[in-house]
Amino acid sequence: MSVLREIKQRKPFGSHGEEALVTLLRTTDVVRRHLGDVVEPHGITMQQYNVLRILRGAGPDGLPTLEIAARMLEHTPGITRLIDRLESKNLVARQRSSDDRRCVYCHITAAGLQLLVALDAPLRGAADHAFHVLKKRELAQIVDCLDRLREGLRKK
Amino acid sequence: MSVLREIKQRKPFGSHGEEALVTLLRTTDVVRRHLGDVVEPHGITMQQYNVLRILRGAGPDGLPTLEIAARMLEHTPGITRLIDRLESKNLVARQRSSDDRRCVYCHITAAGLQLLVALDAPLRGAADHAFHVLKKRELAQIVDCLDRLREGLRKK
DNA sequence: GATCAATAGTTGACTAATCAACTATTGAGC
DNA sequence: GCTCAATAGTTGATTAGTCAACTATTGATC
Repeated sequence: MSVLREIKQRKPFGSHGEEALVTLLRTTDVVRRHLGDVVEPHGITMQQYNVLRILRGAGPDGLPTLEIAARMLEHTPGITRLIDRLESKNLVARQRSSDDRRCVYCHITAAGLQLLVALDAPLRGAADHAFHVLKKRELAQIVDCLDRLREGLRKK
Repeated sequence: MSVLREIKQRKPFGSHGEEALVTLLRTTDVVRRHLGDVVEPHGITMQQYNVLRILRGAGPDGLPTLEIAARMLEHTPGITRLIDRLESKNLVARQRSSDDRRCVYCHITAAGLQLLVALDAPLRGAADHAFHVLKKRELAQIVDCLDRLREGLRKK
């Protein structure tokens, strides 16, 4: 079903760019919610999940707060309070660096790692389920196109 | 530049589905912000802009509140207050239907139409700018793949 | 025409996002 | 070693998103 019909619009799109834009926004919203349905029953949001994934990848030393913000899939100005919430759930711990006292290093706790382990399979399952309708070649094409799209917006 | 490098991750993705997912989320975030930069200086959010577009398409009679919600590109449970904000800016007006007194019809005001006119060209320009890196055939492929992706998630 | 499930929308309570202004610390240049 | 711009992060104020509980109205059924 086309987006045009989904949103009950009569007029066709003004340009191919507009059509692609609308389709991209609508589809990503659907996919985000699909993923959220997997993660949120475990008591964390997608953004919080993203932080935990970053910290697992960073290892036991963890990362400074703003380095986490820089690696987030979706840009997040409220990183401090996002990590506050993870800390209050004991999924993340923080400590100010003695080396450079401006930096606060955040690292994932055992409970955080455990939560991630529980989510690994369902999450990958949901991702693969969402994309299983596409052939491997189509997936590669989409990834390539989206990479170029970001690249085009990066400069400027 | 690949998402992998952008988010400074070392390990490759666990599956092609995961890679596509991460790329889709990251790219759409970049595109949404790019579009937001066009719309928000005019004093409205992307969601509010979406409501105005829907109401312009609906014509002078307008639409019931929940019908607007159903047509939103991104699912929005807070439709009442979203329209409250548009009403307080005099971009939208509401009146309860005398036909079915449960329904509240919302329609766009002259000021709302004027705002949309001012945004039409910049918005389409931003959309076309974002997607100009892709050939027409690639655009069509992406739209097709994304349509199928939503279709796959719709049932179930 | 009385009952009651269904529909349309609003409200309250809470969580999260956004932006600007702020504090603390560092490092470079004099 | 003093000054000052730059960096790292936090806080306050406001706006927006989310979910459940609520009111009002309708239409179907008895």
